[in-house]
Amino acid sequence: MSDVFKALADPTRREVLQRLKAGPMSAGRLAEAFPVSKPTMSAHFAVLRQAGLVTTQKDGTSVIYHLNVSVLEEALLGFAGVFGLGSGAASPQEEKS
Amino acid sequence: MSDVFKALADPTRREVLQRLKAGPMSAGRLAEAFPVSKPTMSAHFAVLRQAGLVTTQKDGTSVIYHLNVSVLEEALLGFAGVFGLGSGAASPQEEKS
DNA sequence: TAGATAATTAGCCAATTATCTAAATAAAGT
DNA sequence: ACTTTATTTAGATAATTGGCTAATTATCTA
Repeated sequence: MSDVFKALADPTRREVLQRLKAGPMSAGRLAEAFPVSKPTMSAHFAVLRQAGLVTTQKDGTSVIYHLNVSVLEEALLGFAGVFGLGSGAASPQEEKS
Repeated sequence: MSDVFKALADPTRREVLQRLKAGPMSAGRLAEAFPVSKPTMSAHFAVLRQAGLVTTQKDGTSVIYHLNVSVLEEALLGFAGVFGLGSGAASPQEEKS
């Protein structure tokens, strides 16, 4: 889970996830949207993949990236739940006094 | 907001927040719970303060740290909302096709 | 098979981060 | 005015990160 938060710490990577929300996209098209070199983007993708936030699928010479929402959900809402945030009934115990 | 995610990227800092959930605590008592030096913890506190995740209050020679839940909430649920996670009706537009 | 296209890996560098010890600051108590 | 206690700042260092260019790998097409 620490990998997920580490991945989310970078603004470029957070924006990659947001763009993937619209649907799967190739590394190249995704990279075009950012003002950094492709190898740099490739490194960001690797971090996201390592964290499980994205999955890949090959299509010819392209690599298609897919958002893995469930990992994002588990990390964000899971952690929020520890603090009683989110859906209200996040963690089993609430106001014990 | 990037500051918040940067702050959350470190496991020690996430645990500090979790401990503060139980209530305000002095830097010293908080630091005791972790296997690193006090100056190191002080640096972590500074990151959390910078991000707005904690606030401080002096009490004699001690500095009391308080959790600022609203900043945590805004960051976690705000970002989760972008992906349609959380309360379900997070962002105004949903399934447009 | 040669050439073009797409993506990653290799190798490098600068900046940041996490950590430490030692020193400085701040507030109380004696 | 000292001394103790609590915390932060200074200064150093090793590891990590984010960025680049150049080279490599993989796949397709002519």
